Amino acid sequence: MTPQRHLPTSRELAVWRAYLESFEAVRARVDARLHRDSDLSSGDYKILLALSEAESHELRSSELAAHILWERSRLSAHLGRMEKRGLVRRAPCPDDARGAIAVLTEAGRRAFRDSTIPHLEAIRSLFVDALTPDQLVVVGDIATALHDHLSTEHPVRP
Amino acid sequence: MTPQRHLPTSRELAVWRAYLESFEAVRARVDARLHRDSDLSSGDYKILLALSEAESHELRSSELAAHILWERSRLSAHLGRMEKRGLVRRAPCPDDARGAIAVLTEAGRRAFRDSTIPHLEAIRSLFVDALTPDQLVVVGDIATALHDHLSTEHPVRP
DNA sequence: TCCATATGATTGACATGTCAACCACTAGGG
DNA sequence: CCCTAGTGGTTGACATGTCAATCATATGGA
Repeated sequence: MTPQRHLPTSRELAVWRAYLESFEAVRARVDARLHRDSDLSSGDYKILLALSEAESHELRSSELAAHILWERSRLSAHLGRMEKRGLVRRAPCPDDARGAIAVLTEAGRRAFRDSTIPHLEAIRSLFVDALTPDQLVVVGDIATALHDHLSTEHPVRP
Repeated sequence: MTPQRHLPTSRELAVWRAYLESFEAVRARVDARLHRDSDLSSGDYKILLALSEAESHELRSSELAAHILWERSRLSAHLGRMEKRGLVRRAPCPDDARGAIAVLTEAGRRAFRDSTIPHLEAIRSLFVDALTPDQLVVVGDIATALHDHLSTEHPVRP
């Protein structure tokens, strides 16, 4: 709470850099496997997952964006690309003429279904298998601590 | 070592997702502050840091790429943008007529110098302060474990 | 009803990332 | 010396990300 500002020690900085690098590396490897095995990006997968879990395999654009924590413009562009590839289609929203509904196509359902097992195996083999069960629990705690810290502290100043 | 394949449990998967999300959130926040405070992206910072630490504030392109673990094409494009903004300039390499040397300009030195303290403060306030000292040590261990696992296991198959 | 304002979604301009193709030059064997 | 293979770097095509502006519609008072 003191306004006294101090800088991270070189030890703390080294941890930050190791954290950055290891995370980037793991994520890149998981994404590369998903792309190679299923020709899907992590964004594609995230959207297919959300739609697959949704009622009737469809979601209002803004709800989908909120669910996966994406900006609407980002989602709009991504849905455009996925629509071109036949994974989703967009339908007008009956309740609200402004709205759009993203609907999973049959090809989208199939792509998601076929990608799931290899993707989960990649997560296990590249992430879960790298850590002891204890470490895995701690990672969960740390993720929670980081998340809570961001939520309660240090908002982005306008 | 058994070829028996299994999928992550829902607990393990939840840790993976929490890890992904918290990491993305912290990184986005740190990057946003760097951009707001110093008008630099994390890529700009990485390059400025590497050049600042180098002999004569300059590096052969390929050495720079190797140092920061970037593909050459990625570095080439990024240097092009930074050159346009006056942060670096490119000089021909005397030893090897194919080569290019990236040199920090005076503006680049100044931009890096002015950005460092606020950036380190952001890392402290958004990352270091979120964790207990014990947790910070564990993050380091986990980063090491992930890195080693990737290096020794599961190469990307061709 | 009518209008001011808010909301849902798309678009455009640009930064950033990957990948493959390309070009210029180097290097090493004949 | 010459030719071929490799290396260093750039480029082009495209996917992905941010942000601000725009457009149509909705909504809640005057």
